[in-house]
Amino acid sequence: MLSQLKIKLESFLNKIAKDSFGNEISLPQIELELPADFIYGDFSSNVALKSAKIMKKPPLVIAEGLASLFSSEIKKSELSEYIEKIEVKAPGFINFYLSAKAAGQTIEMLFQEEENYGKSNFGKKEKIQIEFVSANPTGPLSVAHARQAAVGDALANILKYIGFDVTKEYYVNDEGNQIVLLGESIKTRAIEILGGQANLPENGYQGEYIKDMAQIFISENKITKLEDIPSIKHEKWMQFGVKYLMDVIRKELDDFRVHFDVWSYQSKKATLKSIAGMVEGLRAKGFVYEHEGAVWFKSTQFGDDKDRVLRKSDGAYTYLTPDIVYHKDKFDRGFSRVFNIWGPDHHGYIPRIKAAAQALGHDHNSIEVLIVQLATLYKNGEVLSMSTRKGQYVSMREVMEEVGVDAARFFFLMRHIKAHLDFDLELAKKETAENPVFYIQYAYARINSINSKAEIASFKSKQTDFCLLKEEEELVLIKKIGFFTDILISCYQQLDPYPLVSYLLDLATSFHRFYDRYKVIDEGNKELSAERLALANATKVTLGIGLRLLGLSTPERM
RNA sequence: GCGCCUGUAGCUCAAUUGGAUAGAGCAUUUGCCUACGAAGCAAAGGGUUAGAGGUUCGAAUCCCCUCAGGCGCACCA
Repeated sequence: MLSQLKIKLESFLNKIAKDSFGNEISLPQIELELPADFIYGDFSSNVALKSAKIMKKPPLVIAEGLASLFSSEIKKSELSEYIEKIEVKAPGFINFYLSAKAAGQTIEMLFQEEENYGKSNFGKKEKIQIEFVSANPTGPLSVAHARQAAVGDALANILKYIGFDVTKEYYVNDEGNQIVLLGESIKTRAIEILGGQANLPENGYQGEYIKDMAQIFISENKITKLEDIPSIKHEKWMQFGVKYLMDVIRKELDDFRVHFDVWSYQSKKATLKSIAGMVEGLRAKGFVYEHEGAVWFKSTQFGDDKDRVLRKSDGAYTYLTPDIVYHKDKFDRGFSRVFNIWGPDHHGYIPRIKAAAQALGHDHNSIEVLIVQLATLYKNGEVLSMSTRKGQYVSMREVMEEVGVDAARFFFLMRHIKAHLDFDLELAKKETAENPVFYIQYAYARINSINSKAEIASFKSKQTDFCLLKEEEELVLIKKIGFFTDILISCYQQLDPYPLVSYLLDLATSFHRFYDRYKVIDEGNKELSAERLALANATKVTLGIGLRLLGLSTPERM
């Protein structure tokens, strides 16, 4: 409601400014912002400061002039009942103050929309894809994947909510050297189990899970002696490994409440035929050349540091080549933009994949790569090892089981994605105020508890007017609820769910403050109680929607 | 050596993308339960925004340099 009012007011002011000055001076576009403190009003414009130079007058003088112009025009318009007053403050801000009616209508609208509060068609059904996690099926998921999963899922939920047509996708690299190594690693362990001698290949997978897999392979295939091994084809080991580990990964993500719409397999997307087609397509456009027996992609033409090899001199394709085919496939499926969520170790790869998109005829911004920084796990003040060598990394499963899904997901979202994250396992497990996820859920549960009490005392919440809510804590709460839509849009603009996390913490704080200072259910004042009860429930609705968008539960009781 | 990211209170991080007195949590000190859930609230101290220069009405934010840390620089995936 307040978000819409802000947009309305902005265009109204711009029209007035244009009508009054349009021919003489081009004023900068008026954009309203939310002041840091409510003493500066509810909306604020810096247009006077910005235009001081063009108008050759001191900002305060301009601001006074504009303020009185705006004031008289607003009085004549339908906006008059929503704007209470306009003030000018040094060094030249024009501040707008909302009326009680604007606040009241905010809550009324929320109850009309209820569980759809804040939903919008901002995204205009634009078809976008978010590809995330996409870990190679060579082992269980790590903490790094867990953070990417939490981020990708939350972001997809938010974008969907504000009107984008979002597809969540996982790309399975089920071909290539790493899969060959996987197969050989399993085979090696199988030989050992059968009493034979074998060495893991260089860069083979050393984790304990490979031994478990070897054991399962042996019993599934009814292998009884060492002599059976040589007759088993390479492909069989590889296919078994991929299938087994994909089942593990799928289950882990499922338990983490992350569900993908589409699972794409490299082996299906990047066939020899589709690869040849893609390379020929680029060649026809002049982006491909031969050099020292290899086939190269002229990525420097699109800003990359150096050209990249598509096909090595030994005839094998590099990792990049099927990946280009996959991205071509994304665009062929009609996505106008694709978001890829990667770890920081892949950032060097961004220029070449963007170059590929451009070579394929798409815009530079058609691929957006979100780099999610790593999380360092702490336990009792000690850093847990993150080494991926020798399979000694902390797994997503361990974190999930140690602290629970809610706390894990919340902690992974608790910082901007570009910020390195310190994850304190002990803190995440605590069920106290220090733990921010409980702080938010506590506010939610508290409101529920008020509702039970209200029911017993047969208090009804009143969902119109709200003219009795005048205390600062009440108005602050109402206004924060009113700007929920704006927050979701900043998540889109920043491509980061973080603004919503920070908003929910803030909203919970405002509620606890309100709760602590005023009694919601007051026998002596039933009218006021009815409005406060409604305000509390408006908070509950907003908190609930926010928590669910982040993939967190909304406990009625704790 | 080159590129990307980061540097803000003792610690972990914010700061509406260039706005008003740089804010929270933890830790420290101190108040508030006969009370709708104290898993809560209120208050205090703590800052040359790594350092130097520049751009302008206005800089933590933009530009240049220096310093420190992380990551990446394959005919690997």
